[in-house]
Amino acid sequence: MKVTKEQMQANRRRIVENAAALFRDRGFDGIGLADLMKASGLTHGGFYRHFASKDDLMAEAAKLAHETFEQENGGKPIEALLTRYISPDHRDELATACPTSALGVDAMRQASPVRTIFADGVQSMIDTLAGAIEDRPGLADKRALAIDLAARAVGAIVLARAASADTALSDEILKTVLDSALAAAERAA
Amino acid sequence: MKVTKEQMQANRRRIVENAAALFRDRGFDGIGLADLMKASGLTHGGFYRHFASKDDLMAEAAKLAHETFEQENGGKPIEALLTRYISPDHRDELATACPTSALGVDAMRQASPVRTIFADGVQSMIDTLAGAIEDRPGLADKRALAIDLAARAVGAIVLARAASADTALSDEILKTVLDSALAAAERAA
DNA sequence: TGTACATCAGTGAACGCGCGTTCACTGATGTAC
DNA sequence: TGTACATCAGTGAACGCGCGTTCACTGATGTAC
Repeated sequence: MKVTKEQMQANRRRIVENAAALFRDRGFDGIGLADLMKASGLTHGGFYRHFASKDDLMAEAAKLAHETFEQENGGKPIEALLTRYISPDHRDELATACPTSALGVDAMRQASPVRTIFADGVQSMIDTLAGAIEDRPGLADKRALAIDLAARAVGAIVLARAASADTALSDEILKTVLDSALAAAERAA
Repeated sequence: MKVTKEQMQANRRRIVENAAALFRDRGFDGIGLADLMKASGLTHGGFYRHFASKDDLMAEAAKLAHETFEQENGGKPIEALLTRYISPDHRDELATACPTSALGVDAMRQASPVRTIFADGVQSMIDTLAGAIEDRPGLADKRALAIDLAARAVGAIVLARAASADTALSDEILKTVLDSALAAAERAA
């Protein structure tokens, strides 16, 4: 049965939002279209009224994930950004996590549209960090520092997730890298 | 037809080796048992003479991947380790890459045996880095430095892979993080 | 050492299942008059 | 504004396909005598 244009756009939006969460949580291959549509309160048959293919949705969901994650974190000072990113909560909550850390390597294995969106996402992440670092004499290359802090943050989260079966080790990694990243940001700011 | 014990063990070994490469290259869900057995010169039916399940092989392949990667890199000085790890070659050659960087986040989504092996792998990686850092007065916490360098290395590779659609950005990330990681290692050593 | 036979690694067909995708159909929406 | 009708978002059955897994079978291996 047909629904209003507004309802249809709301449905579409809901599908993309759920996909953005579920792809991060379970991986691109870890969630099927039928389950995804069910999570959105619809049946799987209507999927192709909205998207050309699963790949198409993957690209759109990846874009939304990057945008929302950036929005939620933009404008904050560098200390707040690092403290939030390099945390047990961020390690454990894959559905709302930074898409680069949750799906970044998997993105390399995907088709071109998805890969392009992730490349843009990385660029934005670096820009956001660079923008959060205060100017100061003695700070030669703000972008280089932003890239270095991004690498520490992403590396800490990926290592902590890979080590998640050993809680003590996983927590130690987050604590250690957060300390050194904050110190590096302080030193520069 | 039955084969000799030696042949059988050689076949089993070949399956695990191919799995260690193919899982890293395509992800745990990206390669099926039939293709894996074909790559090993066998048919899929014989798989269960060697392994209890795909999960079982995933655990064994992950273990071998961690061991061989560690062996290939152990004993080298810290500068060599970082230079090799944070490189375009390592970014591009997933089949022989560090399993933590290629499958670390995916490991968190797997069953307990696989997760335990990855936690051990992370611990070994940190030990290897710590062992490669020379003692020096003024270096308070060698393990903390090892963890920090591990995070930079893994983060650089994951960011570079996520950004691989933008070659210039991807290369910039590797170059920038390698410089700062080498400087940090120098400062301490 | 030679022979008879049990073992079992590997084969290939078959299993049920879930996947992405297609399609005939439904019925509320939204438009033409 | 009210009516007739074309549109099309959503439904649910069905498609072929590849997945992990099972199984009857084969025939070389390796053992018992």
